[in-house]
Amino acid sequence: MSKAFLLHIDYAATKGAVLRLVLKRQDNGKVFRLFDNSAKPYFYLVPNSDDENVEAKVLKIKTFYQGTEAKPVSIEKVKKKLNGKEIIVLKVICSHPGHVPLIASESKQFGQPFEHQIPFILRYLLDRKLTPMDLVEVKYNGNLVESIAPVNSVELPPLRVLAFDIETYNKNVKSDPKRDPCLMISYATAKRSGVLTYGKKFTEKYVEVLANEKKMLERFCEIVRENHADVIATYNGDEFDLPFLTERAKMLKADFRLGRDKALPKSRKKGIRFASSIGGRIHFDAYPVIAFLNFIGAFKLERMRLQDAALAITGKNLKADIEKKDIHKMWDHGTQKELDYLAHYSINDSIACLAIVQNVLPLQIELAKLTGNLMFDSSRLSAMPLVEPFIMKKSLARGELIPSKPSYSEVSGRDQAPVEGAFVKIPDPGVYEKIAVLDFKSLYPSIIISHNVGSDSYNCQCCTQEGFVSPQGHRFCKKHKSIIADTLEDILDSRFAIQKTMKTMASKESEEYKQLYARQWSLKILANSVYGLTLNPRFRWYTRQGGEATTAWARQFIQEVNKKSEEAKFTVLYNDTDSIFLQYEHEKDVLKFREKINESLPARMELELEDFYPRGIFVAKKGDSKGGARKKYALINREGKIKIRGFELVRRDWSRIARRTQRSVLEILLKEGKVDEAVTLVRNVVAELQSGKVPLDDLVIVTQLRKKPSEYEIKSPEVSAYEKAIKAGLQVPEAVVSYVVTSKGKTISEKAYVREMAKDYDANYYLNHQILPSVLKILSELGITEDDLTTNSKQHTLGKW
DNA sequence: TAATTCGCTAGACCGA
DNA sequence: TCGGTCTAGCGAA
Repeated sequence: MSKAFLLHIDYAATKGAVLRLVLKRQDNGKVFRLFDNSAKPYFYLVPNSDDENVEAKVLKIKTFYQGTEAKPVSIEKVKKKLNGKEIIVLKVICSHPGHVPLIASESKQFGQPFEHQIPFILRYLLDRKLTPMDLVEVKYNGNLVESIAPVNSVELPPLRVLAFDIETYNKNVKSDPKRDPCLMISYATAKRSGVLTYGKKFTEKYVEVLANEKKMLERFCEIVRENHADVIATYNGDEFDLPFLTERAKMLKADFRLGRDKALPKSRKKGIRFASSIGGRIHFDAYPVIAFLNFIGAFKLERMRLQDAALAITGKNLKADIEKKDIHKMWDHGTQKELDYLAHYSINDSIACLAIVQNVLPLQIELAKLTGNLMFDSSRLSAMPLVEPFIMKKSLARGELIPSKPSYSEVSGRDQAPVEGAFVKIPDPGVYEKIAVLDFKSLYPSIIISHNVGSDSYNCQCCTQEGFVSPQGHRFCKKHKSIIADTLEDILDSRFAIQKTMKTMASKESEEYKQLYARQWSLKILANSVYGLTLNPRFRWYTRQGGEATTAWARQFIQEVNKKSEEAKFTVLYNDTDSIFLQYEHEKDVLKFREKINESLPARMELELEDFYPRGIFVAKKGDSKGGARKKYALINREGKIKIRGFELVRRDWSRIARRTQRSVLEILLKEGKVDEAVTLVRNVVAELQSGKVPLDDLVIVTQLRKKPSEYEIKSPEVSAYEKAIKAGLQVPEAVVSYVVTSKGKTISEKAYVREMAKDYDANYYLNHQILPSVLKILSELGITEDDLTTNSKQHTLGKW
């Protein structure tokens, strides 16, 4: 009997229903592996009511799985709930996980199968109430599990992380393991870091020079073993580093046992990407995690390269200036200094990767624990598969059958037309003082909870008279909590509890605080994804009416608050979805108003005060001097902190000089209110631009190509710049193009060249298309015209204010 | 690629 | 050369 963290589970399909568990002892941190053959794969069958002899008939089902016979082993009768009613269902037990979907499909003639598409590992975790990354109490004999039970602890497993990165020979456009060797492998752990290479001399001590590439690969495995790595961290190792090394190892016949078993790393398609796994260790690819966090707005990256991510997350700039495409030149005939620099560059990448992973690992562990996914999956999954196990746990606890995945025809039959979205009140452009911003806390989740929205509560039989009725007339049950509402309530409850604890903590730097922060973040991610899923036709708990009702209630609540604000003599400046911008006289009036509103709201809903802002700017929509732009404003709070939304300066597809100038203008106006100072600043920028002395790096425009370059109907500047670069034989990555508008050519597309090819810039373009439009948007609210900025005319004062 | 929808904007394209 | 229309990318919620 011992207590251990459950790090990972996998199973070899060839061996049938035998699971392999990777565990880490709580007392001494030793990792060991056990097998569990006690779990039997199964599914449920709700028999057709008119058929009396279903059991016998089902037992006679025979089908084939990979050429061998597959039939049910036995049948048990169990009680389950379906649509709120308790019924007797058949639990059809099979001998191999692969048989389950086949036998379930055959059984359709006798009834309706349930829970036949649940992956075996998930089935095992759900039935034994086990949580990956959590503590378990396990009893075993030899390497066979006798019993295993959850302990449910807040303790996180202390994982030993080893990050690595490789450099490959790349004379051709892209390295191909069939042709190009791996030149270097660098690695980093909390205690040591180094570089492995071969056949060349290096000055630095951290470089270990092996006899050849094969020896380098084998030495790398040794290092992984010596460090007892639980987690192997990479940046895009899923699709590059691991498949590359594995292929090289096969070709060189190297002993490349990177894992804790004898198998080579495996690569298989997971959704749209490849995922590479290493036996007995967790391969943690930071790239999809960073991409996900960037997507949900945890931070904002212009580019998603390793060094950009490291800078954003750790604040440390580990950038080594090296052109990736020059690596083969440095290797073939670089000077000693260049070779040393290559090693330095490589080790930097491993160190950066380690730093990133150490930073995001707590969040990923928490996410895995919370949702019940293995961390290997939780770090790679999109919202739906991430959330599903979490709701399944709830279903199981309630004794309900889990709805099946919708079939292809069900999916295509579901309404995909857009649901009417949020309410937006357009602001009148201008500068305002004394703005209070209020917003609904977790608006959509709280509406779902307080109105019991859900697929299983919609149009119930029990409360035809007294259900929750949405503005458009959709009715939801008042007696039985929907599974979605139930789940969301759990999520919000634990999030608020964590936030409460965090407020009592003194140090925001402590490990404990960081862990709590990660937990509440993962809860937020989950809560926010549920509303979107209810409208996803592939979701098991899809409810079109639920989605429609949720946004309709949201619109109703916010307009109600607007009405009450006007009654209380506030001016409503702007609304978007869940926020209300009020103009006030006294702060205490706003606080009192908020309290009154909260008294009138359903228990779960709450209006929060975001902040008071002494001054703020809304700008006009282009070509419409009266209507203000949505999602575009700037505010300054009492501490002088500026909050900016939607302006060009937050967009990466604008040049740095335009963004910087716009930011300065906003800052001067919001902080000091001095229009003439802002005008002077712009004039200086204009003069500098016209002198031709602005560094090209400040003029770069970054745009992503979301399609293959050949698939574009319109040749935009970025596509044009990309094509010219390719024609010139330059190696530029397809995904993100950085270009400068030069003086060469007529149209903007013709003038656009990638940064590496640009020799000068078109001052007129940057003046008329970047600087002036971005600052005039703001300054024209204050009576400034284009002429004021480009010629020396009269000074402006703040008279208007 | 990610959840989903909407709005904003730039620049190309196209016909007069 | 113009103005309208269309394609496309980005950000906010």
